[in-house]
Amino acid sequence: MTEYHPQDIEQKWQRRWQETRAFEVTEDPTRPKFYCLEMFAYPSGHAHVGHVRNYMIGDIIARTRRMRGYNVLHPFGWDAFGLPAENAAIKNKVHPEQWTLENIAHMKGQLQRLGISYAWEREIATCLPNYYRWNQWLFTRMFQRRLAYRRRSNVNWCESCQTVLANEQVVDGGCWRCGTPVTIRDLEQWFFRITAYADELLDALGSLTAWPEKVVMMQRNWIGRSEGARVRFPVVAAAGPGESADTVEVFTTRIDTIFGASFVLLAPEHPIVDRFAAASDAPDAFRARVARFRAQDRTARLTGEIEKEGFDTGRQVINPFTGQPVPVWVANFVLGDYGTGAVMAVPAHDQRDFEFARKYGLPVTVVIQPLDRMLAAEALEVAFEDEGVLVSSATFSGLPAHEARARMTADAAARGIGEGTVQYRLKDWGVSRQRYWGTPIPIIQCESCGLVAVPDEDLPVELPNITEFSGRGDSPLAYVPEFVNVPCPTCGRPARRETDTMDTFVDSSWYYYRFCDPTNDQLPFDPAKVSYWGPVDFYSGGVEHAILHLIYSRFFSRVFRDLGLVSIDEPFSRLLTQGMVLRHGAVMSKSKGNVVDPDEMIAKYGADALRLYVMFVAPPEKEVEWSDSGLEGAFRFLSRVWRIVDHLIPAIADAPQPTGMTLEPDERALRRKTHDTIDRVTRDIDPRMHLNTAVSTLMTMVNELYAFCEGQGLRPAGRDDEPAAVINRRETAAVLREAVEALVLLLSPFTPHLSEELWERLGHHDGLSAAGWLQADPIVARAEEIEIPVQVNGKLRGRITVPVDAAEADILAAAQAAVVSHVAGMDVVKTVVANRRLVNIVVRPAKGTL
RNA sequence: GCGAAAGUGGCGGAACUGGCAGACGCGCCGGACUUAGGAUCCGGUGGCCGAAAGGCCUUGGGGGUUCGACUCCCCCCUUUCGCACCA
Repeated sequence: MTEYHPQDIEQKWQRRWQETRAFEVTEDPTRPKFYCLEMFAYPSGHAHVGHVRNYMIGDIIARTRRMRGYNVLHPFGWDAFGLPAENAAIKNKVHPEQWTLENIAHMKGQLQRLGISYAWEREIATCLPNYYRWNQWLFTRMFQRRLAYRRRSNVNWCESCQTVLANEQVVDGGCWRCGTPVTIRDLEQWFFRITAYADELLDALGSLTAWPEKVVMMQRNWIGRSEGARVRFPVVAAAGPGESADTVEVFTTRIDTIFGASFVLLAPEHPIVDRFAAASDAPDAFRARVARFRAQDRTARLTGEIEKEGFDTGRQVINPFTGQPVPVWVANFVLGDYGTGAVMAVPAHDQRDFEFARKYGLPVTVVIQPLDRMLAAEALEVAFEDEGVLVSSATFSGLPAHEARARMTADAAARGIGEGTVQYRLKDWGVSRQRYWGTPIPIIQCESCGLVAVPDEDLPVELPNITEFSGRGDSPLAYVPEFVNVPCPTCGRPARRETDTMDTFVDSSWYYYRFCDPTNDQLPFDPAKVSYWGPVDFYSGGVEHAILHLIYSRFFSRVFRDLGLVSIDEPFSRLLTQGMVLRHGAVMSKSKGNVVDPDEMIAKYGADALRLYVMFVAPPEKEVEWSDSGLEGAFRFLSRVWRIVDHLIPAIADAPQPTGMTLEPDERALRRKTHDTIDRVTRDIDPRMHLNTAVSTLMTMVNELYAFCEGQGLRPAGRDDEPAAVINRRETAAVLREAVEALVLLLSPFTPHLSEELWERLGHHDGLSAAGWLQADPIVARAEEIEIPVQVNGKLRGRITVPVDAAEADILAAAQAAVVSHVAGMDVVKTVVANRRLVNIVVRPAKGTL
């Protein structure tokens, strides 16, 4: 017998897959397609097992679908632009491109050594001009449609990364990448108008039934739709001329409480604040207070508790519903970039307003009464924020709050003082980055023509090769005169190129379509190809992308749709967010020194054992703790498979199919196990994706196979000089061959190298891909007898074995006989035969025995 | 604070539609084979009582629905994650 040496067979099969381009695909309308995708990788250097778990999961799904006859697209690529490359360049004097390409080469080798079945001929890297030129192409289209626009604005700034961050990239007030507290800068920036799709992105979440609810919820919260009204409060004129036309517009979701609006609060950033300051008695003091609040903004506000503060502007506005003047204050907790930057304060019905009013002695008016008690403003301890009935609200008094909202909104509109509106938390996506290693923004600024898109024939705008990466916070490209100074494409006069580069999330927002047609040099992709492959049927990656990448991708897929290149809305049909791999209780990271290098494990146990272990240890969505002994267990299992298959092969390789043979009971039992295993493993892998139980089912089958062989005197002893098994009975050989072949095929998505090798040794020379998946025969899988537990008063008291088609009455009779001692002297109150799976006899003490 | 998910042996986990709790693996214990075993094969392994047969308890805690609850409902505890002044 031969021993299991994974390293030899793994290299053999990896070479063969490469030589035969085993996973290459083309469009084939005669077969059902399946697009299986794992989030592509940032080429950081070395992949650890936490990274590769995701690729293993996708590979199980891809390989299974392939064997089931689907035309499977399973590509991989590199999210290759980004800051780490540039930082490494500054630190180590290596060009970002060199650093990136070297990392890609290493990581590609790691994935190939794991036997992931990628269509490598479709590999893409976003840092190459043949990819990023299509970012630029799309940018110019978005520019023409005003979906890309430039404006000066307060943006999030990371001091450490020296660049702008999108709102989605600010986590707990810090940079998503390095955690440095975010500061605010006022810069000219490019934005993508994702808000134009806010409603659609929100509504379509309902169609994502195969996404984790958690991700859907996070996106819903992120988009943050709220329905309400804008209402204009006219400013009571001060001495200054021309001011009488001013109004303060507020956004409220509770217009029904407007009769209780006893003051108005402005964000420190609100434009009218400067005018109020200028017109005030002490403009400098006024401005100083505003400046203090603005400085608190974000960092202080987002990271910790900040005291609610405000000051009186000394000005008043008219509440357009009461007609009464109310004071205007500036408050540090009112956000300048949400709604209108101004709110009407209703202290009786909003807790923040209530606290503010108490702190500064501002009036509180109750205008909503609950149904079960009577509120008095003086006795109020907390704001009443629930629904109720309006009081002290002129003609609206007596209306339920929800009805009042509709009527009062209509009233405001009729009077021209406001209107119903929808407000989103989602903001436009800021994409300008003041760094080198990204896609140049294809815009030229001309003094006479303004902002001009680079024409298609001049694309790509290639990133110039530079050697100085300032890291100072201005764009390195601005120091390259031959890049900056160009003629205007429209008028030909000297003009300046935009020197910012695009957020790398642009790259990853549409790569899944590029895989469908990765070398197209006329378009980002051929619409016909995307129409064949799209949408992605199975997409997996980390939950950390729940709002960043996944919301941007949903946005971009709609932009492509509206450009007429794609006909579907949603790019990803089914989403799986895989759990992380921990070691010593922490996420693996180089800095913590707790990474597990897949190559080390492959050298010791083989890629198949590593794959099997990672899939077996827990369901894909769950976090797992790395365990060396678990991996050893997987290796032991594969050795066990190898040993018995290797032992049996000479005796079964030529055996016929067992169909139609007259079998002994133990042979029938083995066939039953085989077909039951086929059925369960198939369902567990797809659709259930309980990959861990698929493995455990295969383990029980191997145990059964050993037990069967033990009974037949066929068990391998595990000695080197052991002769192969000899089987005289044709039926035994037949059922064993069927069992062994099923085992090898069912294991193959998990352990492709071992399976290919054993499959070949079983006499098949055209590879697993030609083998196809298995179909369980339900008649064979059906048990002849079933064991039924018998309960008395819900407690297990015995078991009976009956023919599988026994009548219910016979089951009951047998059950009663089996538990006679527990039922003696009792009255049977009720009997339940549950779906032929369990019997419960309900008894109570017989009358007269007490 | 708001929202969501989860809580099962020493450990990872299983239990599909309310029907035998603890599959499978790790670890541990024992046996066989062996000069030897950290290889291999076989067996045991939730807790308590018992020599055994068997009995009792057991899915975070408490209540409820049901013939029957890990599963459904209510309350509480814990953990993890998300949101966190969004008017």
